[in-house]
Amino acid sequence: MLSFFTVDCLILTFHEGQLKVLLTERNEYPYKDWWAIPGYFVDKEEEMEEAVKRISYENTGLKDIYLEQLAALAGVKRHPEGRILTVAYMALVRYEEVKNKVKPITNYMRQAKWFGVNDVPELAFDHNEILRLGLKKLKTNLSFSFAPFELLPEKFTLTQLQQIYESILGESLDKRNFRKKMGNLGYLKELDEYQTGVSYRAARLYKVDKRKFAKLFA
Amino acid sequence: MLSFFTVDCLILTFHEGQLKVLLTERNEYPYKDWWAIPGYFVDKEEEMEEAVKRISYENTGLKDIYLEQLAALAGVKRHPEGRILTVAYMALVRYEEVKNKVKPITNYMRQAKWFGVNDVPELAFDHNEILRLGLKKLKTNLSFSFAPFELLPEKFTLTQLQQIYESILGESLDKRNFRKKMGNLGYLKELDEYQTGVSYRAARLYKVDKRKFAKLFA
DNA sequence: ACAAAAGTGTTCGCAATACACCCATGG
DNA sequence: CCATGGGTGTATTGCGAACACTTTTGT
Repeated sequence: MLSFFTVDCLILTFHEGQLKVLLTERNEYPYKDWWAIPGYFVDKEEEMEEAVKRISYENTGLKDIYLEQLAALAGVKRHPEGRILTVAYMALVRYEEVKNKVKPITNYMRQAKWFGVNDVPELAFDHNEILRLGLKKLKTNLSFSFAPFELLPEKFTLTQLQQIYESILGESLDKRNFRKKMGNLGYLKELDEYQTGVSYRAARLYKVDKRKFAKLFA
Repeated sequence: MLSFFTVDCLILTFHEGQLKVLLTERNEYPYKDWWAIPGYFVDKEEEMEEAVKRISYENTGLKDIYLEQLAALAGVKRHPEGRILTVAYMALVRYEEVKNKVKPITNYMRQAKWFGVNDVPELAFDHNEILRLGLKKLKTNLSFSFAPFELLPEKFTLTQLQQIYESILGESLDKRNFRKKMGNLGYLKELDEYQTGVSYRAARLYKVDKRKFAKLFA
């Protein structure tokens, strides 16, 4: 009883004020030359959680990223060579930590590239749907999720944090209210450090207190 | 390229003041004679959403229930005859509407029976895990979900509604605050009808205004 | 001096919480 | 008349929302 299935890895980051998704250009049929979410077949004896780590690495060069299950898609016609079920995962990464590492290790993907989530072409298979599901989940869980801090460098400014909230929610927020709320939550640590290399007033940097954050949601 | 997988249907209801899950007794190996969440193989040319309707019906006799995807489980050792991926779905049903219909149509399940969610035996495969995931999801989404009303009869008392919240959250709530909040939400319609057949003061019945509810979450 | 973004307080209304007693009904 | 659950109000506190100007820095 053979059972083939794939995993796909929706990898998101935040850069230049917008959410971006990592796409790979396929070098293999079907959908050769199309952009797709990184993904491939799970080996017969391989745990799915291992497979998704291996495959995200092979497709994009990124290691040790935390992937969470998003959905299973199994449309009879989603794959031209016969029904192939896929389990989609989602990961959030810090742009600064990964920007120099993004490069496929396999040859079934030709290149990997970041696309703004609002600037994504028509993708292979049902991958546009996977992206849609991922963004929806991000938005739904935002108020009790660590997601914003997985997208930012360790030290960040409040404006960066606000931009993330705004990109995920798709609406703009009031600066003063936003800062008051973040302050009240009590898990942001104000540092005695400031932004560098900007041609205007440098903003203060902050860190998350992971202990306090975890306690709040325990 | 053959691709076998199953779907499992976590079906929950509310009765006698507690959440209950519908389990089936297997009449087929592996796990013959074990209790399990209703489920079976998806046909080769069958859409997964169709399969889950068909299979929930065959296993339990219940038709036209709304199933939502919960998770995919694919442990290499979850099935003794080789790795078989399963996609778990969840449905909520009204006890009054289904109590006389629960009966397997197939012969690979011997019987179907309601179990209190805190009184569930060790189940076949990884089905205890599926139950755990379902209850977690129910709890997480409770504040913006229609779930409580899918579990109750069309006309219900505020005490019943409160009991559902309490079962899902696993904590008791203050009666006055609960009623004030439900009133404020604005989608409950007070009826001029009362409970019957109780040996104490009969409680007023309520209905949900689905239009108003839908508007709030649009 | 100008451009660009940082940073900062108050008011108002509503929602969440804590808390205890009387009422209606059936047996 | 008793047992059982039904039903009700107030005070406090904290959060969400609306709203605009001054400060700092680099060029």
